[in-house]
Amino acid sequence: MSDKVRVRFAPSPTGGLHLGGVRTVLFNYLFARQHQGTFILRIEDTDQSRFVSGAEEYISECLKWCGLHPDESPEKGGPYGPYRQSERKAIYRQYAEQLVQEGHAYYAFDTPEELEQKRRQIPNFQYGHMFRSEMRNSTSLPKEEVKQLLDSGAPYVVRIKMPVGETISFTDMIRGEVSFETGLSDDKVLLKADGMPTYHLAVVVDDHLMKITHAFRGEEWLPSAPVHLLLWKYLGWEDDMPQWAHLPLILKPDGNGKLSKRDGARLGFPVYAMSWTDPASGEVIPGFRERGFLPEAFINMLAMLGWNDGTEHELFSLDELVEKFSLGRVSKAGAKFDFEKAKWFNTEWIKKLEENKLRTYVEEVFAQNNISVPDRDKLGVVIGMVKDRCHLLTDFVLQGGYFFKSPESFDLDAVKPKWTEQKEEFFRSFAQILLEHRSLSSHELEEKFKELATEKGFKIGEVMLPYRIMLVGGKFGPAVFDITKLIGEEEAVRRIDTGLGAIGA
RNA sequence: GGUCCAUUCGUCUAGGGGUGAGGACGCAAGAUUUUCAUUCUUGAAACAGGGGUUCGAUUCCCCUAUGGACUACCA
Repeated sequence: MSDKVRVRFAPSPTGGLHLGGVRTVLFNYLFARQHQGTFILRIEDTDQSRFVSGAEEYISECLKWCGLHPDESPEKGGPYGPYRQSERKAIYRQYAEQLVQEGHAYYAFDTPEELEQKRRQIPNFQYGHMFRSEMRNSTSLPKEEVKQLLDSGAPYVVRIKMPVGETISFTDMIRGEVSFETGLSDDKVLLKADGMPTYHLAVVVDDHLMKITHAFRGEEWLPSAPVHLLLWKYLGWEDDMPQWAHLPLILKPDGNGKLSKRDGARLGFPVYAMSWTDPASGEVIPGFRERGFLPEAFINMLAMLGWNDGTEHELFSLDELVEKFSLGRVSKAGAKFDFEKAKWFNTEWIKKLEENKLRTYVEEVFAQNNISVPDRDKLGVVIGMVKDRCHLLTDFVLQGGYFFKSPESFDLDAVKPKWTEQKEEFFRSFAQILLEHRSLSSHELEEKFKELATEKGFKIGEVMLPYRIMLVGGKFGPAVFDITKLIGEEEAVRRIDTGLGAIGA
């Protein structure tokens, strides 16, 4: 085995990219970068019946958004390609045959119908040493019959022959020593009737051929680990086997079980990294990106779901994570996903992110909401003024949009009942002041406003709130006179006019 | 059912034979802010249960309970 660390993320392109998947990518990435290793994206598309068009491109796009760029991938190529298992189809059969020749695997001719029937007949049916001899395969059938079946082109699969009574154990980088009794697992299919390998064969062969040194995957794979271990051994590659790390699962916030996209829909939060449109149904499943998350925050949040650096720090950039990450500090138990905490990470990152980057993100969101920004500098000022009240990028539309676009509606509930002719007069006078004193600072303007209010016999609050609502549309936002200066006196007067109209109506 | 894995505040977690069991999110109260947020202060809130080992266990061991994953010609 070469010393150089090589890791891979190996998703199946069947739909949206789940949060847990992104975390697996992240841990792969962190580990690779930390060891100056190579991070590979390999597409596991061996199930042709589950092929979904666009899913692979979508996955690449997600990785790009997260800033987790692979060194080798279908898109980018590399010395160990192809990186799409469907394009490697021809490679797998020889290994399956080798296994059969050496007695570690066998041909099985049972049809799906026969298997289904067997499962109905026998409650806990497993295609393994218990029932192997009752089935139609090359261990139970006479040699001639097997030959004849093979020659006649009868469909068959290759199954691994799981031994009985062997204890197989390995050291998982996260959970330590794990052991299994081999006879308990069934004889997994290695090569399907269509000639494609199953996951079990494909991971082992490809991990070997691609010289993978460390294999990260979800905990759901733990039960099939003995099959993979055996395959490494039978294929004669035991010495090159990667070190395994089975990551804890991300669980539903309520109840129990793995987090699924259905939970997101039910509880009102995204589960996928980016929104995914099902090409068949047209259904759109929302993503963190579209919900207004910064990739920096998304990544940070994911890293902290099951890992910590042992201090009380929670905010880490990707570079800091690369530096601090260690598998030994990954927890063993699954973690329930908490959307409130996820939002908190985003809030913190909005405050923390470098001004220019944040501005670029906000510009995108504005563009999507038809808010045009002629002046980038002004946007910078606006962001500085409002970012403390934004938790998601999309909040900037409401919190900052009115600097570039007059409010479309007014929240008048608190104003209308107490409205008087005198107040209208007050605002007419104030509008005059605005037009006549354009050089006043925000502070001086405030003084003028207060003077006028006192003169007309109002308490400041009585006219301040209506003014705010005329400017921004609602009861929110930074200091009103700062807003006035930024949008300009003329625009402020226009808003007073329309505001007065709306109140009078 | 079987196998494997796990178990500290509601949630994410730190800790580790003697601690006031720490932090964060969320929640509650208060202060600041003539709006809304931000910020600050304070508070409530946890070692699943039972046996050992030990002078002493939340910590080490065993059992139980609970939860989860897996049990496809899907990954």
